[in-house]
Amino acid sequence: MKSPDKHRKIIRAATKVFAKKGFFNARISDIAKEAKVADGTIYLYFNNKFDILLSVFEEEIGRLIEQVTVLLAKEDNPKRMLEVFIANHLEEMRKNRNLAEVIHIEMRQTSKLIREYRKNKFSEYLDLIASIIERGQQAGVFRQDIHPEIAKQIIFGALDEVSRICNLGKEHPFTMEEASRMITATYLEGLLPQAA
Amino acid sequence: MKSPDKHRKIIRAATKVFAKKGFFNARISDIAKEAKVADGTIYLYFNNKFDILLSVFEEEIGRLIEQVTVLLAKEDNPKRMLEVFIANHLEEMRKNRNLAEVIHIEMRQTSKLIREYRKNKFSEYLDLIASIIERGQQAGVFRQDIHPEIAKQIIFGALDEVSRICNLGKEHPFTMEEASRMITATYLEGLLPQAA
DNA sequence: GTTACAAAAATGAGGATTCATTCATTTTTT
DNA sequence: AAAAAATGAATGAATCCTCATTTTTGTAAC
Repeated sequence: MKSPDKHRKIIRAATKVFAKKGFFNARISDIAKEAKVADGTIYLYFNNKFDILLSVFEEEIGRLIEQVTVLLAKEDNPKRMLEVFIANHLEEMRKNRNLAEVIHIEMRQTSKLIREYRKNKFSEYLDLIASIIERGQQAGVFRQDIHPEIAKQIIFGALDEVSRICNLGKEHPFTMEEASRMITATYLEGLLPQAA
Repeated sequence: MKSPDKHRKIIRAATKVFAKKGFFNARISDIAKEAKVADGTIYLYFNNKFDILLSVFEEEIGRLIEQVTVLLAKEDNPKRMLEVFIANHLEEMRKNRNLAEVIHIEMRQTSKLIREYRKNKFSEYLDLIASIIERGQQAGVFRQDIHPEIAKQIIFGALDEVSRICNLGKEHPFTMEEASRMITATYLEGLLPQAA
């Protein structure tokens, strides 16, 4: 029986290598070496290089969804839920830089296949944001004139860019916590002073 | 004299091809064909494939900076300036899908070289956002507790994601104008109802 | 415990292909 | 007619993936 262990080992290795070199610059032999298996072994577990990339999403992002879903279930104040989502996302990206890199870089590849895929799997994650917004609007605690679909895009876009910069280098002047607070504040209360 | 005409023609073609296929899937022969020159001709104007990509930024983003700088110079209300920046960015991305694609996709490549480059050239564009925020804070019309550096990231992140989705397909339910309004509103006034 | 052996899993060298780049030649310009 | 520009076929490096072979695992008999 092909061990599920090895499957995971290869995914882990691939995540690391893709993060470091990007999908196209990553060689199968790099992944094989990182996973400590032979090049050919990889093809016992995956159809091709692209299939490895898809599996990285399947596995890693799936986990992300499960985790934040559990956290969100504990809250019922939409404001608070948004805070939780933002904080959790940034914290996870901080803890798992490799995954963060893979999301940043590889999600943008033009490949039709990834786009298809993204519609299915990654959207699920983004839709969590939209449903928080919707809920907040229904409860009357969020303004009605911002469409949840746009809100989900601008919030994810912001999170993605911030975590990209934070993971990029040392010279970033903020911790994820500070960033998290400022993003939440900006979205909830805006840039204008509350006095106004 | 090597004509600057041809230089531009190749850049245009490269922008188109990179947008369609992504940097790594784009073949030099694709660019050559699109530009209607021979493969070898490209190497009279550029050192290598990567150099073409850099030149695309240099040229296209440089133009973007110039343009929005002119627009911003006409305003002196920071709120209004932010509106102008947001609207202009989305409008330009709508008008020039190819450039938009190249920004989305290629700016994220892991390549050290692009990262270096981005620090220099693209940052200039983003810094425009930071300086608007700063100015607003000095004038007391923006709240003080959001750092301009974070603000520039979350605003650009949002713009980038929204234009990415808008350019992706037909099924997007918003025009750039609507998106522009909602983004501006969200950033300025936040998600909470003004009554609160 | 140990031997036998078949099936499963793993190996990694190399075949085949794909392009980026070069350069000898041709075409255009001055 | 010399110089500059352009050409595109040929080169060669890179690497995905295959597959013939080796190693490991599982099991059954003794």
